[in-house]
Amino acid sequence: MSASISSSSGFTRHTRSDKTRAAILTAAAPIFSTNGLAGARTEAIASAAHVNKALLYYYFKSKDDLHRAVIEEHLSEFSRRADEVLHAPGSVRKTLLAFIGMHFDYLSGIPYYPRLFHRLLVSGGPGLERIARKHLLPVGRQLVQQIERGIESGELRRVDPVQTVISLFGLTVHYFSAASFIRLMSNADPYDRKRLAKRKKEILDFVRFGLFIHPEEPLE
Amino acid sequence: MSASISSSSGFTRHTRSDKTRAAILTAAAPIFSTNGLAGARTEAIASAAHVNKALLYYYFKSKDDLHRAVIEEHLSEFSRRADEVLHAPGSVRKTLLAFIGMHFDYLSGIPYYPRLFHRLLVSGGPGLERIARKHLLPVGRQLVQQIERGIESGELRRVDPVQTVISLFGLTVHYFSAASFIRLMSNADPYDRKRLAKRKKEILDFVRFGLFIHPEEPLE
DNA sequence: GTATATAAACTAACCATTTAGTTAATTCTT
DNA sequence: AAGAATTAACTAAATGGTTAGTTTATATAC
Repeated sequence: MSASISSSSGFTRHTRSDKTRAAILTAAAPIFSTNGLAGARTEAIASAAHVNKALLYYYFKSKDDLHRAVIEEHLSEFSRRADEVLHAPGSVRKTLLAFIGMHFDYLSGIPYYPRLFHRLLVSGGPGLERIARKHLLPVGRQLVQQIERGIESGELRRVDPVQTVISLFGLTVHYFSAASFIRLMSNADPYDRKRLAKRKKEILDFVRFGLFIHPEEPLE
Repeated sequence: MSASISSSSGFTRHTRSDKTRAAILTAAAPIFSTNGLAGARTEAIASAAHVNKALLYYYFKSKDDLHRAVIEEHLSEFSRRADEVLHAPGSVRKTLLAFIGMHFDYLSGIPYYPRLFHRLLVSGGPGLERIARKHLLPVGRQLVQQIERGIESGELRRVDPVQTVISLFGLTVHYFSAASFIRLMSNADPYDRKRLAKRKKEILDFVRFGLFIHPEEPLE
């Protein structure tokens, strides 16, 4: 097994191996997402990645391991972006709204992500719990801190911070989770540019009015 | 195959067949929910229902058909309850908050439901779409109407009604979808009585402040 | 005597995983 | 720099366990 070498001078050398591994992960994600762990066919993943089926086992211990890797891949990227937003300076208002915007945009770009994400939340298992603990928990804690800060400073209503984090996720994620139902209800593509913009605005408004003491104040 | 006879005089005669069928559906629900369609074992379902495996095929065409039936069972019950709430007289405020309360309580009672429900939203397929169209769409439309009514009467902010329906579902559903993560984050049972009550209150508050022009007004 | 059930053996297909080997790239030797 | 040695990347084809669905034979209830 090759080691993918990350030079310490700040850039990554992409070996052939890295590319193949990435190709497998990329191909596997939507397949796991639509079919579930048990429903996904290794053959289908291999052929989508244009590699031999056995290569999956060259790079990953098992189908299960590949599944975990796919989820972790996406979650760590999300957590990276979240950290960026949550550690930037600015008012609680600005930070929270920026986080929601980032989260929404991230999900907009990866239609299959909510299904994958949902499986993580729902199916549990020790491997997945480890991943959630590592990537999701810190983001949650950061958000709770921001909300606490906002309550102290009088920007926010006296909400329960943990509950509020759940609400923020719910508002953002559900649009994408329910995309197929939305298509049914509104007879239009939920991933259409304009609809996405509309939804994003609607979430931000809902949050402003739902959480902030002075909803109408401008940003900053 | 027997016909389960529902007398037209308003009550259902429970034949032995009905009971067995119901037992299978009840046993199958949590198994499909945890393992997915492909991951669920027919053998496991049969033994959980205390019936012979062959009996599954006596009552249902296939595993797929059973899966559909399980989802429809729950969805039609939800839609029945929703209709009750949404057609009762009262202000938009009262009706919307009652709907949310009903939805929340319904989900509280069936821990495995969100996973099942999520599969419906996510995996599509013509069979499932039919079910969504039949049971979910009317509820959605009713909610949209109520929200439109609320905007006209000045009770509600000028929100987009469809988006708002999505938000209401998101707020309610996500708590249960993310239950395992909530357990992680707060180190407590999300299905505990007190936590449920707290969450419900938090949702209702969020909605009151987020949607209503005069959040603080008493109910009715 | 028809609908509802059980038990248990069966099968046909499926599918994750392994094996045994090939090809491509890199390093080592002289 | 030629070629030998070594390792990494990859493949085609089998293996072997699993499992949805069937069948056959038998039993009991209504």
